[in-house]
Amino acid sequence: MSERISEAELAVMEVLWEQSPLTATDVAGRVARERDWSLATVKTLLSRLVAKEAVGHHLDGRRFLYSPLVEREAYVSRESRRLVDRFFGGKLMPLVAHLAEQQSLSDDDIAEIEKLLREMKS
Amino acid sequence: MSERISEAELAVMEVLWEQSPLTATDVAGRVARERDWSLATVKTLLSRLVAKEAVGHHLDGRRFLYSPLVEREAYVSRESRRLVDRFFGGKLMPLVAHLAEQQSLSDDDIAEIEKLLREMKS
DNA sequence: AGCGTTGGTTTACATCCGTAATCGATATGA
DNA sequence: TCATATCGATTACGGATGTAAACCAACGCT
Repeated sequence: MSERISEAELAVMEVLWEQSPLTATDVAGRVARERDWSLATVKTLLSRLVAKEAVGHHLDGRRFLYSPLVEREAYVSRESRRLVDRFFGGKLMPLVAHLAEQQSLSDDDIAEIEKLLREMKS
Repeated sequence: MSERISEAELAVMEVLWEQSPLTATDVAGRVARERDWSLATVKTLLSRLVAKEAVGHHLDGRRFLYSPLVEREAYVSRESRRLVDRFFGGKLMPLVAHLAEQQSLSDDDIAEIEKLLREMKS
């Protein structure tokens, strides 16, 4: 899998990341809480994801059970890195600085990040 | 400006963020160091950016001088927030944790982030 | 005055994306 | 057995995107 996952496709991935394997109908049912899509639309998205090899399927009787082939963790990493590369010269620091400035962090947030960093140092 | 700026358009924006105003030819010349685009392509991208009101232009003799209407800072903020919202429930902490795990941060990096956080607390 | 150059505008065209409808095969209930 | 519901596959179609070529008006040079 190397192609990117589109916005709509991502909603489907999120469902499968939360639980899998699922049938197309199940996916449609779950995704419906977020988006108002017809079953047909979800089927299309699933096919495209299978074509992109982001999702795998195997026959169960006469229908497919779909499961993610890409871990959420891995995908999130790729997208995060993409952002950091595109806008922050690949450096994490400026991103953190930037975000920290934008969203005023609570003291608790800051404390938590500090704790994390301390753990990393060891 | 509310529409998104596409990947290709972004390369043009970066040129204008670095220096502006510039003519289309200037932009093409500068962007050429990154991408192998014809002048026509750059002209198209500039028009689309003007349509999106991400770039403004004013007449200078018989050609246009183009300048960004969107600050890089603001755009980067929007995209960063988008990522954080999509993948980390809008919380900065998990992003930092995630990135920190992925790219092994040097002790210097960590120190720098800690310094930043200390400053924010006051 | 004529022509090549330069600049913006219009048109082009393949691919991707969002959002389905339709089709054809199979399973199922009456 | 026959209609119907269910599935995946195929087709559709408008808008965005990447990447240009063609077109037309104005400028400058010869």
